[in-house]
Amino acid sequence: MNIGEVARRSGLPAKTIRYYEDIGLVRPPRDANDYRNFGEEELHRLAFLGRARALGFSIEDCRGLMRLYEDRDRASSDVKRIAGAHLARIDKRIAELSEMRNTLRDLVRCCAGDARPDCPILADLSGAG
Amino acid sequence: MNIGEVARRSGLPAKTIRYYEDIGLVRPPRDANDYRNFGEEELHRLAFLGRARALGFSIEDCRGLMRLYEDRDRASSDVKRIAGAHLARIDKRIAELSEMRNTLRDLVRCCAGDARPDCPILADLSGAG
DNA sequence: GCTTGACCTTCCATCTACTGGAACCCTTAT
DNA sequence: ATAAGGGTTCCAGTAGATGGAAGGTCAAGC
Repeated sequence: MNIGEVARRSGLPAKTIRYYEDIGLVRPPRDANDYRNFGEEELHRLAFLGRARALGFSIEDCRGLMRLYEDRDRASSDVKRIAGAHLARIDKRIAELSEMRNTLRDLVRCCAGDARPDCPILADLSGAG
Repeated sequence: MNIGEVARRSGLPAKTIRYYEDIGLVRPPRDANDYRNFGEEELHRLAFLGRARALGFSIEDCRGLMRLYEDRDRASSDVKRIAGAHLARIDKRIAELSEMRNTLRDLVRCCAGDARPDCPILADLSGAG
Protein backbone atom coordinates (compact mmCIF):
# COMPACT_ATOMS: atom_id res chain seq x y z
CA MET A 1 0.00 0.00 0.00
CA ASN A 2 1.52 3.35 -1.03
CA ILE A 3 1.42 6.39 1.20
CA GLY A 4 -1.47 7.94 -0.72
CA GLU A 5 -3.80 5.07 -0.09
CA VAL A 6 -2.76 4.87 3.56
CA ALA A 7 -3.44 8.58 3.84
CA ARG A 8 -6.93 8.12 2.42
CA ARG A 9 -7.71 5.13 4.59
CA SER A 10 -6.23 6.52 7.82
CA GLY A 11 -7.49 10.04 7.33
CA LEU A 12 -4.01 11.43 8.00
CA PRO A 13 -2.23 13.65 5.44
CA ALA A 14 0.69 11.98 3.67
CA LYS A 15 2.93 14.71 5.05
CA THR A 16 1.94 13.77 8.56
CA ILE A 17 2.56 10.10 7.92
CA ARG A 18 6.06 10.88 6.67
CA TYR A 19 6.57 12.99 9.77
CA TYR A 20 5.41 10.14 12.00
CA GLU A 21 7.91 7.87 10.32
CA ASP A 22 10.57 10.52 10.81
CA ILE A 23 10.01 10.58 14.55
CA GLY A 24 9.79 6.83 14.75
CA LEU A 25 6.08 6.25 15.31
CA VAL A 26 5.79 3.97 12.29
CA ARG A 27 8.44 2.09 10.33
CA PRO A 28 7.05 1.02 6.97
CA PRO A 29 9.40 -1.07 4.83
CA ARG A 30 10.47 0.24 1.44
CA ASP A 31 10.08 -1.15 -2.03
CA ALA A 32 12.97 -1.28 -4.47
CA ASN A 33 11.96 2.13 -5.80
CA ASP A 34 12.17 3.62 -2.28
CA TYR A 35 8.41 3.90 -2.00
CA ARG A 36 7.04 3.19 1.47
CA ASN A 37 5.04 -0.01 1.49
CA PHE A 38 2.46 -0.04 4.26
CA GLY A 39 0.70 -3.17 5.44
CA GLU A 40 -2.56 -3.45 7.32
CA GLU A 41 -0.65 -3.32 10.58
CA GLU A 42 0.96 0.03 9.82
CA LEU A 43 -2.39 1.34 8.67
CA HIS A 44 -3.87 0.25 11.97
CA ARG A 45 -1.10 1.95 13.91
CA LEU A 46 -1.67 5.16 12.01
CA ALA A 47 -5.39 5.05 12.63
CA PHE A 48 -4.63 4.49 16.32
CA LEU A 49 -2.36 7.52 16.28
CA GLY A 50 -4.97 9.59 14.51
CA ARG A 51 -7.58 8.80 17.13
CA ALA A 52 -5.18 9.46 20.00
CA ARG A 53 -4.19 12.81 18.48
CA ALA A 54 -7.87 13.64 17.96
CA LEU A 55 -8.31 13.15 21.70
CA GLY A 56 -5.54 15.68 22.21
CA PHE A 57 -2.80 13.32 23.37
CA SER A 58 0.68 14.67 22.74
CA ILE A 59 3.00 12.83 20.41
CA GLU A 60 4.97 11.55 23.40
CA ASP A 61 1.76 10.34 25.01
CA CYS A 62 0.91 8.63 21.73
CA ARG A 63 4.28 6.96 21.73
CA GLY A 64 3.63 5.65 25.23
CA LEU A 65 0.09 4.55 24.43
CA MET A 66 1.27 2.76 21.33
CA ARG A 67 3.98 0.97 23.25
CA LEU A 68 1.43 -0.14 25.83
CA TYR A 69 -1.02 -1.12 23.13
CA GLU A 70 1.54 -3.47 21.66
CA ASP A 71 2.66 -4.82 25.00
CA ARG A 72 0.55 -7.84 25.89
CA ASP A 73 1.86 -7.69 29.44
CA ARG A 74 0.82 -4.08 30.01
CA ALA A 75 -1.05 -3.00 33.11
CA SER A 76 -4.17 -0.98 32.42
CA SER A 77 -3.07 1.28 35.26
CA ASP A 78 -0.26 2.57 33.05
CA VAL A 79 -2.73 3.47 30.33
CA LYS A 80 -5.09 5.03 32.83
CA ARG A 81 -2.28 7.13 34.31
CA ILE A 82 -1.44 8.64 30.93
CA ALA A 83 -5.06 9.27 30.09
CA GLY A 84 -5.81 10.63 33.54
CA ALA A 85 -2.93 13.09 33.39
CA HIS A 86 -4.09 14.21 29.98
CA LEU A 87 -7.63 14.58 31.24
CA ALA A 88 -6.35 16.77 34.07
CA ARG A 89 -4.45 18.96 31.61
CA ILE A 90 -7.55 19.32 29.49
CA ASP A 91 -9.65 20.26 32.50
CA LYS A 92 -7.08 22.84 33.50
CA ARG A 93 -6.97 24.27 30.01
CA ILE A 94 -10.75 24.44 29.83
CA ALA A 95 -10.79 26.27 33.15
CA GLU A 96 -8.23 28.78 31.89
CA LEU A 97 -10.09 29.33 28.65
CA SER A 98 -13.40 29.66 30.47
CA GLU A 99 -12.00 32.39 32.62
CA MET A 100 -10.69 34.22 29.59
CA ARG A 101 -14.04 33.78 27.90
CA ASN A 102 -15.99 35.15 30.84
CA THR A 103 -13.81 38.23 31.10
CA LEU A 104 -13.83 38.78 27.37
CA ARG A 105 -17.55 38.25 27.05
CA ASP A 106 -18.23 40.89 29.66
CA LEU A 107 -15.87 43.34 28.01
CA VAL A 108 -17.27 42.72 24.53
CA ARG A 109 -20.78 43.05 25.87
CA CYS A 110 -19.97 46.45 27.39
CA CYS A 111 -18.29 47.81 24.27
CA ALA A 112 -20.53 50.02 22.17
CA GLY A 113 -18.84 48.93 18.96
CA ASP A 114 -19.50 52.17 17.18
CA ALA A 115 -17.43 54.97 15.66
CA ARG A 116 -16.51 56.54 18.99
CA PRO A 117 -13.11 55.86 20.59
CA ASP A 118 -14.33 55.05 24.11
CA CYS A 119 -13.88 51.36 24.74
CA PRO A 120 -14.08 49.31 27.91
CA ILE A 121 -11.94 46.61 26.34
CA LEU A 122 -9.00 48.94 25.88
CA ALA A 123 -9.69 50.49 29.25
CA ASP A 124 -9.38 47.10 30.88
CA LEU A 125 -6.22 46.19 29.00
CA SER A 126 -4.65 49.52 29.91
CA GLY A 127 -5.08 48.68 33.57
CA ALA A 128 -8.10 50.73 34.55
CA GLY A 129 -10.14 49.40 37.43
CA MET B 1 14.68 51.84 34.12
CA ASN B 2 16.65 48.70 33.24
CA ILE B 3 15.04 45.59 31.88
CA GLY B 4 15.15 43.83 35.25
CA GLU B 5 13.06 46.42 36.97
CA VAL B 6 10.62 46.58 34.08
CA ALA B 7 10.34 42.80 34.25
CA ARG B 8 9.52 42.96 37.95
CA ARG B 9 7.03 45.78 37.53
CA SER B 10 5.31 44.40 34.42
CA GLY B 11 5.33 40.79 35.51
CA LEU B 12 6.87 39.77 32.18
CA PRO B 13 10.16 37.85 32.04
CA ALA B 14 13.10 39.87 30.73
CA LYS B 15 13.46 37.33 27.94
CA THR B 16 9.93 38.01 26.84
CA ILE B 17 10.47 41.74 26.91
CA ARG B 18 13.53 41.39 24.69
CA TYR B 19 11.47 39.21 22.39
CA TYR B 20 8.74 41.83 22.25
CA GLU B 21 11.30 44.41 21.27
CA ASP B 22 12.63 42.02 18.65
CA ILE B 23 9.23 41.75 16.98
CA GLY B 24 8.60 45.47 17.31
CA LEU B 25 6.02 45.64 20.07
CA VAL B 26 8.15 48.00 22.15
CA ARG B 27 11.06 50.22 21.21
CA PRO B 28 12.96 51.26 24.31
CA PRO B 29 15.86 53.67 23.73
CA ARG B 30 19.37 52.61 24.67
CA ASP B 31 21.90 54.08 27.06
CA ALA B 32 25.53 54.59 26.08
CA ASN B 33 26.35 51.12 27.44
CA ASP B 34 23.68 49.55 25.20
CA TYR B 35 21.37 48.86 28.11
CA ARG B 36 17.70 49.32 27.32
CA ASN B 37 16.26 52.31 29.13
CA PHE B 38 12.52 51.96 29.68
CA GLY B 39 10.30 54.84 30.65
CA GLU B 40 6.90 54.70 32.29
CA GLU B 41 5.27 54.65 28.87
CA GLU B 42 7.09 51.50 27.77
CA LEU B 43 6.29 49.92 31.10
CA HIS B 44 2.65 50.71 30.53
CA ARG B 45 2.75 49.23 27.04
CA LEU B 46 4.30 46.05 28.37
CA ALA B 47 1.69 45.75 31.10
CA PHE B 48 -0.98 46.26 28.42
CA LEU B 49 0.60 43.49 26.38
CA GLY B 50 0.81 41.22 29.38
CA ARG B 51 -2.89 41.62 30.09
CA ALA B 52 -3.84 41.10 26.45
CA ARG B 53 -1.72 37.95 26.28
CA ALA B 54 -3.27 36.74 29.53
CA LEU B 55 -6.64 37.02 27.82
CA GLY B 56 -5.27 34.81 25.10
CA PHE B 57 -4.96 37.39 22.33
CA SER B 58 -2.37 36.45 19.72
CA ILE B 59 0.69 38.61 19.27
CA GLU B 60 -0.79 39.98 16.05
CA ASP B 61 -4.03 40.79 17.87
CA CYS B 62 -1.96 42.52 20.52
CA ARG B 63 -0.24 44.55 17.86
CA GLY B 64 -3.60 45.64 16.51
CA LEU B 65 -5.03 46.38 19.93
CA MET B 66 -1.98 48.43 20.85
CA ARG B 67 -2.23 50.41 17.66
CA LEU B 68 -5.88 51.12 18.36
CA TYR B 69 -5.12 51.95 21.97
CA GLU B 70 -2.69 54.62 20.86
CA ASP B 71 -4.97 55.96 18.15
CA ARG B 72 -7.16 58.69 19.58
CA ASP B 73 -9.35 58.55 16.51
CA ARG B 74 -10.06 54.85 16.78
CA ALA B 75 -13.55 53.43 16.49
CA SER B 76 -14.53 51.09 19.31
CA SER B 77 -16.06 48.86 16.65
CA ASP B 78 -12.53 47.96 15.50
CA VAL B 79 -11.59 46.90 19.00
CA LYS B 80 -14.81 45.00 19.42
CA ARG B 81 -14.28 43.17 16.16
CA ILE B 82 -10.86 41.89 17.25
CA ALA B 83 -12.12 40.89 20.68
CA GLY B 84 -15.26 39.33 19.27
CA ALA B 85 -13.30 37.20 16.82
CA HIS B 86 -11.03 36.10 19.63
CA LEU B 87 -14.00 35.27 21.80
CA ALA B 88 -15.41 33.11 19.02
CA ARG B 89 -12.10 31.27 18.71
CA ILE B 90 -12.05 30.65 22.45
CA ASP B 91 -15.60 29.34 22.41
CA LYS B 92 -14.71 27.01 19.58
CA ARG B 93 -11.62 25.78 21.38
CA ILE B 94 -13.58 25.20 24.58
CA ALA B 95 -16.14 23.20 22.63
CA GLU B 96 -13.39 21.05 21.10
CA LEU B 97 -11.72 20.47 24.43
CA SER B 98 -15.02 19.71 26.11
CA GLU B 99 -15.73 17.01 23.62
CA MET B 100 -12.31 15.49 24.17
CA ARG B 101 -12.84 15.69 27.89
CA ASN B 102 -16.21 13.96 27.76
CA THR B 103 -14.87 11.11 25.70
CA LEU B 104 -11.74 10.78 27.81
CA ARG B 105 -13.61 10.97 31.07
CA ASP B 106 -15.87 8.11 30.06
CA LEU B 107 -12.92 6.02 28.93
CA VAL B 108 -10.90 6.71 32.08
CA ARG B 109 -13.92 5.97 34.20
CA CYS B 110 -14.34 2.57 32.54
CA CYS B 111 -10.68 1.60 32.86
CA ALA B 112 -9.97 -0.66 35.81
CA GLY B 113 -6.51 0.80 36.26
CA ASP B 114 -5.05 -2.37 37.67
CA ALA B 115 -2.34 -4.85 36.71
CA ARG B 116 -4.41 -6.54 34.01
CA PRO B 117 -3.91 -5.65 30.35
CA ASP B 118 -7.58 -5.20 29.38
CA CYS B 119 -8.23 -1.54 28.82
CA PRO B 120 -11.19 0.27 27.26
CA ILE B 121 -8.98 3.27 26.51
CA LEU B 122 -6.72 1.25 24.24
CA ALA B 123 -9.72 -0.59 22.85
CA ASP B 124 -11.26 2.71 21.81
CA LEU B 125 -8.04 4.03 20.31
CA SER B 126 -7.56 0.83 18.37
CA GLY B 127 -10.88 1.36 16.69
CA ALA B 128 -13.14 -1.02 18.53
CA GLY B 129 -16.78 -0.10 18.59
C1' DG C 1 43.28 48.61 42.15
C1' DC C 2 41.18 44.21 42.05
C1' DT C 3 37.80 40.88 42.56
C1' DT C 4 33.15 39.27 43.07
C1' DG C 5 28.50 39.03 41.91
C1' DA C 6 24.59 40.80 39.86
C1' DC C 7 23.37 42.91 36.18
C1' DC C 8 23.19 43.56 31.11
C1' DT C 9 24.18 42.33 25.93
C1' DT C 10 23.74 39.32 21.52
C1' DC C 11 23.09 35.14 19.21
C1' DC C 12 21.83 30.47 18.48
C1' DA C 13 19.21 26.39 19.59
C1' DT C 14 15.06 24.23 21.19
C1' DC C 15 10.19 23.25 21.96
C1' DT C 16 5.13 21.22 19.41
C1' DA C 17 3.25 19.13 15.51
C1' DC C 18 3.12 19.68 11.61
C1' DT C 19 2.81 22.17 6.74
C1' DG C 20 4.46 24.23 2.27
C1' DG C 21 7.35 24.11 -1.38
C1' DA C 22 11.32 23.10 -4.39
C1' DA C 23 13.66 19.81 -7.04
C1' DC C 24 13.65 15.52 -8.56
C1' DC C 25 12.33 10.25 -9.49
C1' DC C 26 8.77 6.47 -10.93
C1' DT C 27 4.76 4.58 -13.37
C1' DT C 28 1.21 4.33 -16.55
C1' DA C 29 -1.53 5.87 -20.39
C1' DT C 30 -1.79 7.95 -24.61
C1' DA D 1 7.73 10.92 -26.32
C1' DT D 2 5.37 13.03 -23.10
C1' DA D 3 2.15 14.33 -19.67
C1' DA D 4 -0.31 13.40 -15.46
C1' DG D 5 -0.23 11.86 -11.15
C1' DG D 6 1.95 9.32 -8.04
C1' DG D 7 6.28 9.07 -5.06
C1' DT D 8 11.08 10.82 -2.77
C1' DT D 9 14.22 14.07 0.14
C1' DC D 10 15.38 18.24 2.25
C1' DC D 11 14.85 22.90 3.91
C1' DA D 12 12.18 26.59 5.84
C1' DG D 13 8.48 28.39 8.43
C1' DT D 14 4.64 28.61 11.84
C1' DA D 15 3.63 30.86 17.51
C1' DG D 16 5.59 32.47 21.35
C1' DA D 17 8.58 32.19 23.83
C1' DT D 18 12.60 29.92 26.65
C1' DG D 19 17.43 28.11 27.79
C1' DG D 20 22.04 28.74 27.56
C1' DA D 21 26.67 30.26 26.06
C1' DA D 22 29.97 33.90 25.69
C1' DG D 23 31.00 38.14 26.99
C1' DG D 24 30.45 43.43 28.49
C1' DT D 25 29.18 46.68 32.71
C1' DC D 26 28.62 48.33 37.24
C1' DA D 27 28.72 48.88 42.30
C1' DA D 28 30.49 47.19 46.63
C1' DG D 29 34.00 45.55 49.48
C1' DC D 30 38.89 44.51 50.54
